[in-house]
Amino acid sequence: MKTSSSINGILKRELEQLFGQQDANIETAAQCLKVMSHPARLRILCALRQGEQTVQKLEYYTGIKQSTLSQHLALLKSRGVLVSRRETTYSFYSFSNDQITQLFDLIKEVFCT
Amino acid sequence: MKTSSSINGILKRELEQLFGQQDANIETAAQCLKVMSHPARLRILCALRQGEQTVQKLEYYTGIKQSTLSQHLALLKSRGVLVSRRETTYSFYSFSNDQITQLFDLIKEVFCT
DNA sequence: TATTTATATTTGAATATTAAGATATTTACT
DNA sequence: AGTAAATATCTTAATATTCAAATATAAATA
Repeated sequence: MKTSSSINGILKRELEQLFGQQDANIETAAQCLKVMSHPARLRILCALRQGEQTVQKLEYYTGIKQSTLSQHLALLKSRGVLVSRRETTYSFYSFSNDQITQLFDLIKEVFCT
Repeated sequence: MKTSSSINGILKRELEQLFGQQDANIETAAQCLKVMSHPARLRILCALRQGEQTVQKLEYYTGIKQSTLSQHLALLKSRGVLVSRRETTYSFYSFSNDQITQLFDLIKEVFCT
């Protein structure tokens, strides 16, 4: 194999620059995607697509047990996928921003059509 | 909590239909996303975005050790993200289809801009 | 045929993720 | 104050994932 400084006209320096700058992005993307790539959590996202929901309604919609659901929600929140607000005893969860929503929509488009 | 047959105007029957029909899709999506959501594999996809590459070039681009790389590639292939073709001793890997490419592009757009 | 090159597979130890029961917290209500 | 409802956290056992060394395979070439 060619071990010199250029492959396909791409210099090692350029590669390092390319990946060096994107390392953080790649880590972030991997973390965020990983948290979305679980059947239970995709279900949760499906249920939240129309708007914010309380935990109990998510429990009903998804059929996931309360403690498990709560853990999944905490994970999605900690990775920036969801946000939540408290209103008395209820927690309302929803998508955190438009980009995540857009990403979810494309996922749905790719896998559900 | 309300335990009757309707929440927010959505009947349990409708929910079952909704999720029942999408169960397979959700599983598929989760599997596919999961395999993409790993830093090493995202790097591989970055490197393959411009077109097919041999394993040795991917090794060079990504800095991942050969055996590890080969395992990641096998995984991506088994989940339908990549395809490969053999030419004498070389294996060329590439994206399997346009939808996956489109999904990858959006991921990049969301996390790298 | 022997050797080298490119890639794939096997194996094992370290680590991470998962689900669910038990328990804790927080607020509402009587 | 005492109880109930909604949600969160802790714990643990089962399972899955990860990396890399070692080994295997397959084709090219000396």
